[in-house]
Amino acid sequence: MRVPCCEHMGQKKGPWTPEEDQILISYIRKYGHDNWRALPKQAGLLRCGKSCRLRWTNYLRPDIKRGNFSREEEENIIKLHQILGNRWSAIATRLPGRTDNEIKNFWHTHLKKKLQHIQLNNDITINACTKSFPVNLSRDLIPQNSVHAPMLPQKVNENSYSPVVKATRPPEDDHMISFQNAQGMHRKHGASLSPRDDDNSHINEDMEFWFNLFIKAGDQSQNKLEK
DNA sequence: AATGTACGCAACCGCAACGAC
DNA sequence: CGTCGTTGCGGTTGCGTACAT
Repeated sequence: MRVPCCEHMGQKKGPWTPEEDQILISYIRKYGHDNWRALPKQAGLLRCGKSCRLRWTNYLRPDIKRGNFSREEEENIIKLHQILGNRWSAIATRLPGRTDNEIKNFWHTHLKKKLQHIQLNNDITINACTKSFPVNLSRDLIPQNSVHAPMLPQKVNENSYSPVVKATRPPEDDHMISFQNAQGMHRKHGASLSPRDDDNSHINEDMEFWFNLFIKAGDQSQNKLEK
């Protein structure tokens, strides 16, 4: 039976003090954070590793953008949520400077209500996928056959992927969208969905939008992780 | 001014995934 | 292949503050 990390005697819980923050920041600057479990002890903090990791990733990390969400960010969250569902960390990788926790909170406190309100007036259609995937909120935003992924219109010929594909959550990679063709084969991002592919002259602005939003952003975050 | 209520956000909890052994 | 330790994720909680009465 494993003991939950915060149940160790003498470990502090609750809000972090500025002093604790400072200790954590300076320790990570010096030594990094290879081992969260060992970190608090080495840094001289009376916290569990989990708490330190959370504090760092959600609050102290230098690349965090604080303050209100812009309209663009808001729209992106809505769009991403349609595709990814409650996968906040996946959404966060596509919103530079925002944390999963922040997005999750923002969703629950602002956007959820907003969408519910819109759903009440179910004749309202928005350009959810911004430009050309008009989505009726009351109908299309409700997840269908997967946990959270709404079906998008499909049109597939066997040699090419439709720009309109079904986003699924492939078991092999939690952080990347994979696209499924009519045969149900998964392809990881970048395959023939790239607007630069020879056979993809049909890919319109929308695909470029999605490409930018998911694939490029995804690659950036992936590169970041690999560094 | 005092009290009650609603809201927003930081932090916690439990679980699953993953890697090492 | 199973076990254990660690990390990351999503759901939930609870505190502080703003607002209403």
